[in-house]
Formats: sequence, structure tokens, C-alpha cells
Amino acid sequence: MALFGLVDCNNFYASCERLFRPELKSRPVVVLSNNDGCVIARSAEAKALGIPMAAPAYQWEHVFRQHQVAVFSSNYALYGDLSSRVMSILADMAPRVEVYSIDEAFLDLTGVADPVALCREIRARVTQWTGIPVSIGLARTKALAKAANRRAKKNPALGGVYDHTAEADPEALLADMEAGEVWGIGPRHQKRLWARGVRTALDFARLPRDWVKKEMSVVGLATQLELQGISCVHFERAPAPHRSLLCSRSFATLVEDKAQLREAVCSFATRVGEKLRRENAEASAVQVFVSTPRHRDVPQHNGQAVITLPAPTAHTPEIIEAALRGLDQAYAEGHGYQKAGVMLLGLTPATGRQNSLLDLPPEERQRQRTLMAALDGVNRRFGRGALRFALASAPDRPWHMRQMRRSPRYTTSWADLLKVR
DNA sequence: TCTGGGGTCCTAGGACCC
DNA sequence: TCTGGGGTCCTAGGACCC
Repeated sequence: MALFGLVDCNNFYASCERLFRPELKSRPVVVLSNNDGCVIARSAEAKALGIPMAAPAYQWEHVFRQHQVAVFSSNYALYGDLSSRVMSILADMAPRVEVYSIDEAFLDLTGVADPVALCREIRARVTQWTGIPVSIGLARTKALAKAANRRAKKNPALGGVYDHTAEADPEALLADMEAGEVWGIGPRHQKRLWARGVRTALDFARLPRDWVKKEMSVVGLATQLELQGISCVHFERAPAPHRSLLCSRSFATLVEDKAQLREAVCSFATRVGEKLRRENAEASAVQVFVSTPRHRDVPQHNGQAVITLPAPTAHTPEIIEAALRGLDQAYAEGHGYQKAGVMLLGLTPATGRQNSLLDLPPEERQRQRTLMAALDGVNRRFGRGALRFALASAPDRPWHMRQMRRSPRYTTSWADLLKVR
């Protein structure tokens, strides 16, 4: 029988910030989203203050002040680096690991003689080597492992590891959980379930399957079966290649001027092109969008356009050119835009591509690749944006996203290394 | 001043083809 | 009275995840 473990870092971003600031050990810590917009991570103390996930930061400033909450802008360079340290420990210790997100990984523990003992060792080593606290849930399916993880977190007496397969009363786990807390049931479905009298995960697991399939599609049905112990979401050893890639940002101030939007779009196109080449892929189409703020009494405009490329490419100038054409279509005069983005669609592997009549000659393609490789090399070595395209915005534009409270890049930037006296 | 960024999958409906 | 049936592709919209 299959056995899944779910390793989840506790309050991951807040824990990362705390690592380098030991004096914050018992103070509440929150981390804000890009643009310092809303709360995306909270330490246990911050949760105890009643600060909800996704709370708009400006609404909670008084609480931050009153309780001396340590507030950080998000610092993805730091979190990404600590994440890979945690993941490499897991890879060393568990037979198979599926990295599921920046702070979570599934373990395939099928056939392991004493999985609980292994998980306790893993937990101890991650704590010792990285300082990041983790919880681990074990169960027969991924959705149950998620639920088991939640119990491991909530119940300190368990010591951070909970094995649902050893439980005398397996239904207690689901009876103790709201339906909306189940992995795969979001706010919309929760509301509809509530209207039908379904309160707990156990209620949901006991619904007629045909109703679930009809109202929640095959995805909802898979979730239900998973809660019943029937594994539908399988272990993925290697990450699937991306189907799309996106770079988008909110602006610190509203942008009306098309020339400034062109700069922003050009920067986003450059960035997403870097991601594309790092994945050794090419894009078949470029999508651009611009949008006005959602919650204000101004005319809304959400413009978007998709430009199909003549042939798949990873060449930044071609991506920029298409993106700017897309912007021409998406843009409407007379709006203050709050956000823009560039998405690459129809991704294909860069190697082994078919030649097409529409494509440039192979020598020209090769010349482009060499140029991009050189560019990426310089930017890797000297920092992103060291070399950039003329149209792309300089880093000092007033509308660049706010990051008023970012911590240093302790682990990924020489200049930010911690000084030991 | 004022709510992130980056993804995935499913479904329904229309266009088009044979 | 009475206008098929099946397949594919694309898109928009909706839902979810972290």
C-alpha cells in the first residue's frame, strides 16, 4: 500500500526572517506580499493577534505598531535559498521526494520499514541544519497527508509528526476539519457545500459521488476519493515542464502614460524570457495584460491581447517586439493602470525543434542563442539587469513596486552576508 | 497611498470538418 | 412539420493551489 508523507515548513517566510534575527524569537513576525500589499506569512504570535492570511497591510498598521510586530517585505532570494537547503536534506534522507512548493514536499514512503522514525529523523536534521521548523503528516493519499500534516502542526503533543495510518479512529481526522480546509476545496465550493449542510471534511467525504462529480467536476470527485483513502493524485518524481510562464507586477503608483507602460512591459518581457531560457524552452505566443485597480470608483479596463509568434522562440528581442504589439492592442487611453504582465504560452522544448518555412534560417537562430546565452551569463554574474534592453525601464522609476521593509539577502548576496564580530 | 505573483486544470460552447 | 452524428480545436470563464 502506498504511503505518502507531507513535509511542510511552519510559517515558512516568517521562520526565514527570524533565522537571522534571533532577537525576534518570541516577537510576532509578518511578511508582506510584493508591493507590500497584504500579509502572506505570519509567525504563531502574529496568528495569535488575529491577523488573517491575506490581510491588507494598511488595515493592520495600528496592530503592527501596538504589538511591535516585525514587518518584512518579501525577500524571495532568501526564501528560495533556504528552501533548496531544506529540500536537499529531504532528498538525502527520503527514498523519493516531490517538491510541491517553496515550503512543501511530498515523500513517497511506500515500503519504508519504519516511516515514523524516518520522519522524526528528517525533522530533527532539518531543524538542526537549517533552523527551519517543519511538520510531517503521513497517510495513504496526498489529501489525507495534507490533513495529517495539519494535525501534526496543531497538536504540539505529537512532536511534529502524525501518522494517520496508525490511527485507531481514522474518521476523527476529517470530523475535526472544516470542509473548506480540505486540499482542493476553495472558498467557492465551501460556500456551496455549506448551503447543502456540509460542514466538515467527513461530511464531504460521505456525500454521494455523483453529486460531487456533477457539482465539482472530476477534480472535486478526485478530492473526495482521496479523503476516502483512494489515491487519485499520484506521486510525481520529476516536475512537469511548464505550460506557461508569467511575469507581472503591481505598480507603486497608478500609471497612465503609455510610454511608461511600454518600459514596464519591456522589462517583464525580458524577465520572462530569462525564465524561458533557464527552462530550455521556447514560446509560441505572447500574452500581455494591463489592468486598473479592482476596488475603486473609476472606470475599469482590463485589456489583454495574445500575439502568436511566427515560430517558437526564446529570443528576447522577438518576445519584446510581440509584447509591445500586444500592449498596443490591450491599452486603452485615459486609465490609470495598476498592474501589467507578460505571459508566454505554448511552451515547447528548445531542443529537437522542427524547422519551419516561417522560421529564420538555422544559422540565424544559432546566432540568437549565442547572444542570449552571453547576455544571461553576464546577468548571472553581475546581477539581474546588469545588461538590459534599451527600452526596458531603469530601476529608479517611481512606479516600481514598493519594498520598504525588505531584509538583507543574507545567503545569496556577498554584500549582505551577516557580519560576525 | 491603499488587497501579490505565479501557476494548473476543467467545462461549456462555438466554429469547423467529414 | 420534421435538417445527423461525431470529432477536433479554440476560447472564455471558473475553480483551485501556494
